[in-house]
Amino acid sequence: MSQVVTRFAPSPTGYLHIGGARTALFNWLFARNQGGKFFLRIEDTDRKRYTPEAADAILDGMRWLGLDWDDEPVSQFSRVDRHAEVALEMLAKGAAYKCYSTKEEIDAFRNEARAAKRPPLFRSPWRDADPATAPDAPFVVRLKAPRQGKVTIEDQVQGSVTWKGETLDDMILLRSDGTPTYMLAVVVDDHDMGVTHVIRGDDHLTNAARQSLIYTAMGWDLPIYAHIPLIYGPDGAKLSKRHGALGVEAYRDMGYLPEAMRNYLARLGWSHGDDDFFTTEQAIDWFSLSNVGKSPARFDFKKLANLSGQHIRATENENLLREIEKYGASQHMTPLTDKQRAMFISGMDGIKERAKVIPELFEMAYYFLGERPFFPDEKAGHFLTTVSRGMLNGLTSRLRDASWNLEKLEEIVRTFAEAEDLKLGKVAQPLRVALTGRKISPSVFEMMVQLGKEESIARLEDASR
RNA sequence: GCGCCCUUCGUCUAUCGGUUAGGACGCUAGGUUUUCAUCCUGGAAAGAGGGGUUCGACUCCCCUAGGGCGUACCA
Repeated sequence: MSQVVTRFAPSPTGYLHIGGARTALFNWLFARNQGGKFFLRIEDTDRKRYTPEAADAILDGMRWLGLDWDDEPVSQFSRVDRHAEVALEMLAKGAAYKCYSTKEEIDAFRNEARAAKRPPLFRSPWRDADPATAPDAPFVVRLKAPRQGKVTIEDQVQGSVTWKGETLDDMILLRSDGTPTYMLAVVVDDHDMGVTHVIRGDDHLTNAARQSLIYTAMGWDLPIYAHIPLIYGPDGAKLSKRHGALGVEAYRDMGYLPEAMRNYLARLGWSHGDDDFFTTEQAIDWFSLSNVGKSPARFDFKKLANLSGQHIRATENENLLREIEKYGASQHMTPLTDKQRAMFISGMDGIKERAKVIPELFEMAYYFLGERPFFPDEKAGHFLTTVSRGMLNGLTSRLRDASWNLEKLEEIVRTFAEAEDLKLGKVAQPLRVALTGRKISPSVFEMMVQLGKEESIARLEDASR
C-alpha cells in the first residue's frame, strides 16, 4: 500500500477536549509509526457555531500536546462547492435522488412508525417517483441506500461488523439550502485528502457503514477504519466537565507535562505488554492498531499524576527548566531572571523528586526563588523556640569558618548534634525552618550548598534574632 | 422499539485453550531517611451470571443481565 495518511477532524467548539486529544494522539502515533502523513481538518461547516478563536484554541491544544501536523489545516467549509459537486454526480448516477418531503411529513412518518413499533427510518416516497411528477419546490438530496443485502466494515479495532441493508436509511447528502451534510463532507474530504486510515471515536461506527455507501456509489476505495472506544469519567458515566472532559489547556494550567499527557492518554485503551511508563519515541515505535482495546476506559487522575511525577523526575534539568518557563509564560508569570534560572538548575535535583506537577516545582523552589528574610509560616513556627534559636546560634558559629561542601556540612551538623546530645532531626528541623521558613523542603545540606555560605548564614542569623 | 458495540483486581491493563490469572496506579504493612518526597520489600484485591464446545476455558459459541453508541436538513 502507498503511504499512510491519517487525519484528525475536530469541530471547533472552543477547545480541544481530552477525548478529542486522545483521538488525535492515536492518529498521530499511527502516522508517525508508519512514516505517513497526519493532517488536520477543521469541521467548520456549521457557520452558526464557528469562530476563528475556537479553531485557534484547537490548534493551540495540539501544539501544547506536541502533536505536529503536516501541511496546512483544511477548512471543511471552504470545500462546500466540491461537496455539492459530488452530490450532483451521485444524482446523475442514480445513486441519490431528490426528496421533496417536508419536515412535517417526515415527522408524521416517524411518529406513526414509532407508535406502530416500526423502525423510525424515513422512507421517502420520492425515492422511486417519476421525475416528471416532481414539484417546483425545495428538495434535499438523499442517498439511495440499498434495501437489501448487507454492509460490512472491516474495522481494525472493532473487527468485522455487519449491518443489514434495511437498517441503513436514505441519509441526506445536500440540505434544501444546498449545503452539504457532515456525512457527505467527511467522505468527500477524506477521499480527496487521500486519507488511508480513519481513526476516530466509536460513536462513529454506525456512520462508517452509512458513509461506506457513498464510497461505493462513487466507486472510491474505502479507507481502513479503526473506531476507538470513548473515554468515560471516573464514575463510568460519560465524561463531563465535572470529571476530566476539560480542554487540554486545563491540563496545561494544572501543570502536567505534555510528555506525561501523551503517555497517559496513549495508555488509555492501548497497551504494549506491561509497559506503563514510556517516552513518546517509544510509543511511536510500539504503536499499532491491533493493540487498541475495544472497551471504554475511565479517566484516572491519580494515575495521570503518578506518571507526571515520573516524567518530571526523568526529564533532564535543562529540559525541565524549559518546561517550567513555558508553563510560567502560559500562566502569565513574570519571566525568570538569569539568577533564578541558575538556581533552578542547581536546585532541580532536590525539588524534582518532590513534585508531580509544575506548580509543585515552583512551590518547592520557594526557598531559592524568594528573598530574605524567610519568616516561618504557621506550620513551621513552633520549630523556632527560644531553645532552638539558641541552638541554631551555636551551630551558626561553627558553620562560619567551615569549608562549604556536602560532606563537611553534614559532618559539622552531625557532630554538633552529638555534642548537644540531640537527635539529628532536632537540629535539622529548626535548621530547615531557618533556611526556608517552612516545614518541608529538600535536604538541608543540599540547600546550604546551593545557597552558598553567605546566604545560608544570613538566613540563620535572621532566624536566631 | 430497532441496530451495533462493550464486560479480567476500585482504576488502566497483560493473557491471543493448559499460568499459583501477571504488571501498574491507588490502598495497606514495613524498611531507608533530617522533613516531605523518592527509593526498596511485603500484603489485600479480578475473569458479570447461566448454558454449551473441548481432555481442558478468562480465552471459542449461545442466552441473560448491566453499560455505551447510533437511529437529525448536528457534527
